[in-house]
Amino acid sequence: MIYSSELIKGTLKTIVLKLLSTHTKMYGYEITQKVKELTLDKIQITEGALYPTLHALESEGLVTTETEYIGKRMRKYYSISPAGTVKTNEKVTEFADFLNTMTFLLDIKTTTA
Amino acid sequence: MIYSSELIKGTLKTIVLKLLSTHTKMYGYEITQKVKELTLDKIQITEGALYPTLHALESEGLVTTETEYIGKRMRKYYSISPAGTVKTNEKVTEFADFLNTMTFLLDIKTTTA
DNA sequence: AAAGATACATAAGACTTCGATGTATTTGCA
DNA sequence: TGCAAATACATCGAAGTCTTATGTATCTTT
Repeated sequence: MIYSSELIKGTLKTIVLKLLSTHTKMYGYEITQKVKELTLDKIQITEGALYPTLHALESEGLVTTETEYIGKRMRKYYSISPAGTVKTNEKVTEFADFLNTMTFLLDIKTTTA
Repeated sequence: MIYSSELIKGTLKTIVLKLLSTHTKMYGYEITQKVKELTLDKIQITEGALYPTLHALESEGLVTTETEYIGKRMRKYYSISPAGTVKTNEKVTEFADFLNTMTFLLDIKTTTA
């Protein structure tokens, strides 16, 4: 199952920030693969969505970049900034609260893993 | 706290369908108030978002309508259709799954209420 | 040698929601 | 009694986000 695209809307930034705050540095393609892997293919981040998001995060000062070459192929690494760490916590907290609210609203039975 | 609007994106239809599947019939304004009340003001559905959504649900055959007059003021009631009930279950199930995935991905600590 | 994976990026279009605006009635309170 | 606030519908332009398509180029595997 792949989630309908509306669901993921609004969560992309949060996902990317969270990943970067737990991985010191990652490059774009790596992020798409990591999300795919961690979510068992349920969330597929397209490159058309990811790169604009990364650029936006950079221009907001939430991430920093450094470019590296593997052979002749470019690789652009992204790292979380101090402001990005703060923002990540805010976004994750807000999302957690939202999940609680929705669980109640939709009367979802939570399974204790 | 009111959730940033991106978060609600993609969940509006699900919320409306769920409410209608547990309330026999509701009218637009009532839905906005009910959501506000149930979520302790955290989710505010704007009328500019709700009415187009209700009209869309109707044209998809997921809800049926009946108009009533309270004095001179019109009230348009919406009720879930059989197809709507099926759709509601699908959407709620999908959201529940999404919730689990995101909880894992964002490493959210769940509180057992 | 070719296909598929890796790796970046942009851009037009679709879709959803917001915020503003509009009309009209009813209720509450000062 | 008069006026503000709440009730109740609705539309529309603008904004924001993501999809799909497209483009370039390198590396790996068969």
